[in-house]
Amino acid sequence: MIDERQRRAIERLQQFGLRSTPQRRAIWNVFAQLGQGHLTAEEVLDRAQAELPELSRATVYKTLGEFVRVGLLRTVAGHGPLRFDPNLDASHHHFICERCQQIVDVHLTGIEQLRLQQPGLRVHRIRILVEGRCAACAAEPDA
Amino acid sequence: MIDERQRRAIERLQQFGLRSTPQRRAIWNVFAQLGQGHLTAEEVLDRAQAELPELSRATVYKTLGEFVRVGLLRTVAGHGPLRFDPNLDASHHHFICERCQQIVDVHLTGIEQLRLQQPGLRVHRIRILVEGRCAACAAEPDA
DNA sequence: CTCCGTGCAAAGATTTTGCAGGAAC
DNA sequence: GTTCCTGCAAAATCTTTGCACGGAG
Repeated sequence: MIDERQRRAIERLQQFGLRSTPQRRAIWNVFAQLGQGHLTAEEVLDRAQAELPELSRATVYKTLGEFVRVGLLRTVAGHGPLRFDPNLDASHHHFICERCQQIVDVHLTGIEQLRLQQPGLRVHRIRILVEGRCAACAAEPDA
Repeated sequence: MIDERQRRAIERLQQFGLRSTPQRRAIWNVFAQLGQGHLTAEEVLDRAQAELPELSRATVYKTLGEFVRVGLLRTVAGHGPLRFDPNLDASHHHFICERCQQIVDVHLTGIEQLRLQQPGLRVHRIRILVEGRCAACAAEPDA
């Protein structure tokens, strides 16, 4: 069970050309058991230390940077610290609730019809951030 | 000429319900003479100090926050520090060159056709960040 | 006159870096 | 054995805050 999890972590890291270390496995396992989510470096540190208490903050930052570089994670910039997203589905985007600040993955149709009105720009990726109120907060009265 | 500029700054601040102070006028004037652009707080400080050398960093941060709150500026989050955009055109979005990091305003058609596939979310705004290579950097060999 | 904005300095939050020892392959 | 990773501590970067004074309305 646990061994199975570690085996999968090792495999995943190697798929992306990374050496397998206890630190990297612990960090990867945080995301593997998370499913959908968007964690800050600090949150990753907290959770990964459950598996590996001596893990350091510097290693978390360096490792998250590596994971992004090789394509194992993507970043989500909003307010506050950078967040990391294990969902690699190229067609997903993000919704952020302006009241509770929660971020959720969303899918949008119609993206293929988007056309840039400026010539000369080579497009590699489109990031869409939808802002509004989540279901729970939409029911609330205030600002 | 200069008086005319200050008169316009005062008018603009009052339109948005803000008291007119030398600091706020100097900061507004930075954006007024900028046209299109996306400045960091530090860049705003540097430029505004040309008009008002004793302007402090804390005031710049507080004032930019106020300007955003009342709708005189919008923010652009990317890599690095937050940037501030005086372009209030609701239909404009941003292109960032992944090589030189320059941000330019862009227009996109087809945004009205975008549809969220999740129910229960109340949408207030959509921010689109297009990533790629600008014309100059597209000609370069690569990273 | 009252309230709000400003400046200073300090603190807080987030992220990066240099380097020595140790682990991965 | 070679290369790369890790941890520590320090620093760099970016932003916020508390408070006393002074200016705006």
